[in-house]
Amino acid sequence: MMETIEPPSSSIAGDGDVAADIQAELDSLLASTAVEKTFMLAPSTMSITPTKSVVTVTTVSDASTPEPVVSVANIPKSNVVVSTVVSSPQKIVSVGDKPVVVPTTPPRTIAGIKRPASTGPGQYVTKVIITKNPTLNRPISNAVTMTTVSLTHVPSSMVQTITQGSSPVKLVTMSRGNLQSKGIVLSPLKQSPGMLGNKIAISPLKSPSKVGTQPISISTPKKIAPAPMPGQLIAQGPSGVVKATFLTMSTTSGVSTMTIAKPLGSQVATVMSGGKAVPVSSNSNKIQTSMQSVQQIFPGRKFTYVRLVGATNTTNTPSKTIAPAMMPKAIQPATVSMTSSQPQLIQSAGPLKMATLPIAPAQSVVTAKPTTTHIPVSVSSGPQGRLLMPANAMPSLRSAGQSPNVAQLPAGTTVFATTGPGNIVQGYAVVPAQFVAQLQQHQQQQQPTQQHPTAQPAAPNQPNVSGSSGYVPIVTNNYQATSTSRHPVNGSVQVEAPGTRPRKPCNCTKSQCLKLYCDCFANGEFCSNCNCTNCFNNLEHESERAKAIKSCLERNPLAFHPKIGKGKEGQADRRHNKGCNCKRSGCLKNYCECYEAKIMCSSICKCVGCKNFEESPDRKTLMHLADAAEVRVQQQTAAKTKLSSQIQDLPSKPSILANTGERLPFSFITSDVAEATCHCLLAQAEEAERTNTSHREAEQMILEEFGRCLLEIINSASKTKGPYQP
DNA sequence: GAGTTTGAAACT
DNA sequence: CAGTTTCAAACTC
Ligand SMILES: [Zn+2]
Ligand SMILES: [Zn+2]
Ligand SMILES: [Zn+2]
Ligand SMILES: [Zn+2]
Ligand SMILES: [Zn+2]
Ligand SMILES: [Zn+2]
Repeated sequence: MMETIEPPSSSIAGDGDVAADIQAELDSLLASTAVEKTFMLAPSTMSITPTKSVVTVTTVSDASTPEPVVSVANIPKSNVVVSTVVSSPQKIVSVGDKPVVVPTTPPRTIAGIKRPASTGPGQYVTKVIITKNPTLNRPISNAVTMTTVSLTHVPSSMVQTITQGSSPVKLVTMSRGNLQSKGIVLSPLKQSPGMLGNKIAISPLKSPSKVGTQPISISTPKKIAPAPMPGQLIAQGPSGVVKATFLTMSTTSGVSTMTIAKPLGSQVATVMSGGKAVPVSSNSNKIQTSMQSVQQIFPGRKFTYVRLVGATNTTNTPSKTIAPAMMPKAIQPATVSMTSSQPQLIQSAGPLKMATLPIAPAQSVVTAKPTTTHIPVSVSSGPQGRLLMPANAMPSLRSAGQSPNVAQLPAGTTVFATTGPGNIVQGYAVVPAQFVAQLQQHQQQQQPTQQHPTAQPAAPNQPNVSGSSGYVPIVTNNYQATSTSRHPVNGSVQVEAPGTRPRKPCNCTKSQCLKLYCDCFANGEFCSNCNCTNCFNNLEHESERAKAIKSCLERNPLAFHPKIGKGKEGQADRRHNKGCNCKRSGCLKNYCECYEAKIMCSSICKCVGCKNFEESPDRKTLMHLADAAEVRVQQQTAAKTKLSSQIQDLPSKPSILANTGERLPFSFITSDVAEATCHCLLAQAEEAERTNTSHREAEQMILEEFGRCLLEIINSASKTKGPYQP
């Protein structure tokens, strides 16, 4: 499978020169006069302050998206940084016979912002979608233009769209200023302010009357992308262009990793993304299969391994530099097609230095000497933006202030070329401690293996697989939906065991989980831990599944796109891409996809009797109740937890012991216990107040709560009954 | 848990 | 594209 992608020699460990080479390259990249273009996707938590970087992405349009659009969404809390450093200006890589980078195409205006949608509350999708350049536009059926790549994932991510105009770089779409807040900075060097004006504004939620401007979104970045298709990412800046070709994207669940081949010119393009990965296949055969399908579902919540190859050649013939020896199966960029059964790394001609930082366990550091540098990139993805990293990686990168020597970097280290402040130092991204810690935990569970970094887990959805692949998904417990307390996440959805991404199991019986009726399938995931019967949505039925996917796409090319476009955090900008058609639920029940996504209906909804609009009294009432309930639950839970813990370690002094040796009742009522009880009562009172409960009823509620607290105390006390034992 | 309701997806 | 059927989830009791 994935191993085939890697050059044979690259896997060899022990070449001491490689590290040096890598470092040299990095040094040159960082130190050179090169212009850095930084495209950063970073969670707000990261204090990255991008400066004048510009990201230019040229690309492509897939069938559904005519305009070249690049969308990037970031996920909160994810540490995703996409950066491109271009040192040599003039290079333009061409794909096929046409220069990809050239902005000669008329500026497409484009529309707008695309919002990657999240499939559901709490799920975010961060995607980088690159569509092919119009000039290169070709039928998808032609394998050649495989340029559509979507990286998706991450819930509540923002999406930015950049299009290229006639000027070198134009930033076409920016979402409203929230980029900064999210740590995403996209600033075109030469952007003309006016460009922004052309952007289509996204209309806010519809008013009750449903009047509003609708965004014309051409395509919405979706979770699904033709996944493992080779794609190209091109970043162009004043000084140069970087082209990256995605050769392979494999996915397991959770993380997307791209391996980037750095051109000799020292240009580096790094793209990270996280998102749902379409369960591709675990073995090479499967991979091939997925490659063949015109569109693969790109992952969503799974790990996606993407290998990017940055072509530096200025020549138009991208393919020429394929290094057979290194990459037996290399395919020329131009000819790369989705149909190619064997995903290969495509490299531009020219001697490229290839260094591989194996993701694999520690032992291997750098291996081959080929000219390409493979840098495992960890991507955060998933609803929460999980960071997936190579298992053994990175411990010590964090020392801030220093730019780690490349040679010193552990295998699997993520290297970002960015200049942002914060934890990113000199082009290196520092992984938050929490991730590292998690990583380490996984490492312990992991078996050191020499597997190729891109190895696919047999079962993408199965947690344990990741370990064998060398990548460890970093699972964070702090799963957070976009919704804040005001918009509680649907907690019931989380079904999976701790450490696993929350996912609701399906219960399909007649669809074989190969129709969009099945949420798993619709989300581009394999069924895992589901309750379905006769399920074909698994690796054992890959061919059927592939057919089904194809079928769905034929029916609706956007079938696997997120239904909910994502805007800023919160629901403000989120909108159902198709709108609902509710007739009887008033759009205030989960039957309604808008309501289910915690968003209001918009003008594109065709619902009847809709009550799901901003000013709707019914909606407000519901929200109110929901919030109150949530608050109450939280408070009570917290209070009880505290109460219990307090009781557990009640100070038992001799004086509180009866002659029998038992603690006397009063000894259980410590100040802490009393305080906790008061909290419970206050919470109850607040809730009553919130719900406009009558005074009388409020009193009753509070008294009942008091009763419950007393019971709690008594129960706790009874547990500690018996002779006092310190 | 069984049965009903609902609206998206699939089908015609 | 509209009308109907199918489907699995949401909801009710
Ligand atoms: Zn299913
Ligand atoms: Zn399932
Ligand atoms: Zn299933
Ligand atoms: Zn609705
Ligand atoms: Zn709606
Ligand atoms: Zn509605």
